[in-house]
Amino acid sequence: MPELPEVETVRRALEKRLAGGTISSCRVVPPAFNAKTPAPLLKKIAGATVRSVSRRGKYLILELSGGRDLSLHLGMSGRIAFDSPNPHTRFILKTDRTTLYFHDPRRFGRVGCRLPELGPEPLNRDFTPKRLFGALKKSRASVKSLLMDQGVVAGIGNIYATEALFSAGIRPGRAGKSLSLADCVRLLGAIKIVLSQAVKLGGSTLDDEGFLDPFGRPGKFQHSLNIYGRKTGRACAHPLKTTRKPLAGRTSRYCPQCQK
DNA sequence: ATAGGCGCCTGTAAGC
DNA sequence: TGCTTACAGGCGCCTA
Repeated sequence: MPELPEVETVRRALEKRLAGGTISSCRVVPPAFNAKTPAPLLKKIAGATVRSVSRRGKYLILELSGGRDLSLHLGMSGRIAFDSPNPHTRFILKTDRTTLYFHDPRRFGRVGCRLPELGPEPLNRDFTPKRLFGALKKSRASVKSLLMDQGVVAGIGNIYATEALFSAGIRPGRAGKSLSLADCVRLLGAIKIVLSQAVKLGGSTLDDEGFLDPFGRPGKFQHSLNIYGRKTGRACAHPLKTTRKPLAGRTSRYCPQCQK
């Protein structure tokens, strides 16, 4: 569930709280994550200082002294907090100034993983309509599954792909290669607006999945969602449809009147 | 080569 | 009301 805006919100909090701190210890809490965490790595980083916290797509990266990095991925239910351990705590990292808890009920998160090949950062200037056009025209897959493909563009998941496609007036099931350059101009503009606005508002906190930042604060972008999780459009008031054939493994909401 | 599907996991919601 | 089932979802891996 956490996508680029939520992960960026977490990054900013971590930067404030961790940068400059020295790691005194870190450990995974069995049964930890579904994917194995490399134990040798965790031993090596004790004593290192956190220089800064960066983000790449949906990955958080603690940049440490000595040139080592520690990556974190929240999966879909992961949450970073400075509170206290609970039955879902999978990872604990202590510094000389604070303790970080990684809670993850579904255990889809990971720590210390290698980053896969990722596409461009959607909010960077080098992600241009032409580049998006070039990526989409190579594939017969649906435009929505391509937007959620982290190798095409990094950080977009179901919520923001759904919203961006609505804003651009493009149906999620359309083949990527069917989009014109003009479509890509609109789509890229929509992606940048939706993501940057969501970052500004601290991400989206859905009723059920309840994203909270590390200080326990919910996001505010859910009030701006036009179609995700809704039966009628917020802006257009049209009845929405859900594709029964899942795209990239999930059902897809769209407005049959506004999206062509 | 690539696109689609499955499995991982568990809390919540819907259904009987 | 209490139980069962479906669903949500990122990502790695598998297969046609």
